[in-house]
Amino acid sequence: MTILDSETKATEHSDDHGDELRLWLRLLTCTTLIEGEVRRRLRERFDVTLPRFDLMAQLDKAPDGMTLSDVSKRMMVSNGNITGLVERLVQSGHVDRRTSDVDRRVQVIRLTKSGRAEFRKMAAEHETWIADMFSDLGEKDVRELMRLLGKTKLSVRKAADGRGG
Amino acid sequence: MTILDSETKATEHSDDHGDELRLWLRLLTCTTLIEGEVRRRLRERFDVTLPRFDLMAQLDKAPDGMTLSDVSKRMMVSNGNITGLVERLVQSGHVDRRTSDVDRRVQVIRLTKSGRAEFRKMAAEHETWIADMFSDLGEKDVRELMRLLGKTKLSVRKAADGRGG
DNA sequence: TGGGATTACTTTAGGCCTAAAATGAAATTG
DNA sequence: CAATTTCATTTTAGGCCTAAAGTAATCCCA
Repeated sequence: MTILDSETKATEHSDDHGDELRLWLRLLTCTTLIEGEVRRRLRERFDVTLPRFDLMAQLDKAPDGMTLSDVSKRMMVSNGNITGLVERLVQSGHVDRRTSDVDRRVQVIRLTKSGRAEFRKMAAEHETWIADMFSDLGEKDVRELMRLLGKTKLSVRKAADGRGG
Repeated sequence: MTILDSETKATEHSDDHGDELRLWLRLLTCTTLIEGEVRRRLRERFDVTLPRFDLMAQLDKAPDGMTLSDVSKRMMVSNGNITGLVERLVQSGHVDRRTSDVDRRVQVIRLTKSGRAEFRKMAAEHETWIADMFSDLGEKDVRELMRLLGKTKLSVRKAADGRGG
């Protein structure tokens, strides 16, 4: 707790957190911009929403299927949310859902053949969109951002776990 | 377009965008973590949601009030969304709403006295939460992140405006 | 001045999301 | 084995969000 600091105004007693707040707002702005653009393009090009794309991405990595609980944990969203999301993807023919033979509580979901093909197309374009949006950053910038965001992630987790995690 | 590159696998023909994709996922993770923690704490400490907090933050900066359209533009959300958000804040007594004298289409909203007092308390704590979450980053890290995210913001805007803005 | 734009806001239909309660199946335990 | 507990999922109530259509007030201009 610095009481006097010739470099700052006398009224600031060193618990000035303005820089961190501005950093947070800038981080949020970047994420919001990119996410909004991704949503817009997914809708425009493939008539699909981001949550559905994300769910299909999980299923694409699991050829043998996943249970709803698995999906819920991986996507870090509530169980009830997954129920509705899956229902809509089943309706649109992207996802196949069946009750497990060994445990009738469990629903196993998979991409359908056409769902997988559709997802692969979307994922390939999606990757170019992201690269395009970051294209003004050099390799060094990308590395440095990765490093600093990695550090940020650890810092946030520590703070979040400390209080009532 | 590099066709052969001794440093990478022969199957990668130099349009490998994996680094950018990983960067985007890390950026998203950081934002999601921080935002989730902020939501959790706002709810726990003040029984308020993040959208309501954000709206009150806009109103706190405008002592003479704002129209719904102003708020909508500043928060970058749809008009219809603001209607409902404001309605709930009026119900809870945080916000005062009245029809403009000069233009009966316009609704002018302001923080109530108690709404402002409540917001100031929330904002002060909020700022310490953010500082806490970034506390493992040094001053230099914060500056560098600000710089790189600034560059990112410009890059994204350029890419987004290019296609169909 | 009267009629067609424009503007400000609200409503509607529908998707996404959560916490908490409810349902039904499986596991455990006395 | 029956009662209890645990587990996976669904349902419910309610908030947030959008695009598009609807309502009213104001503006503009012939």
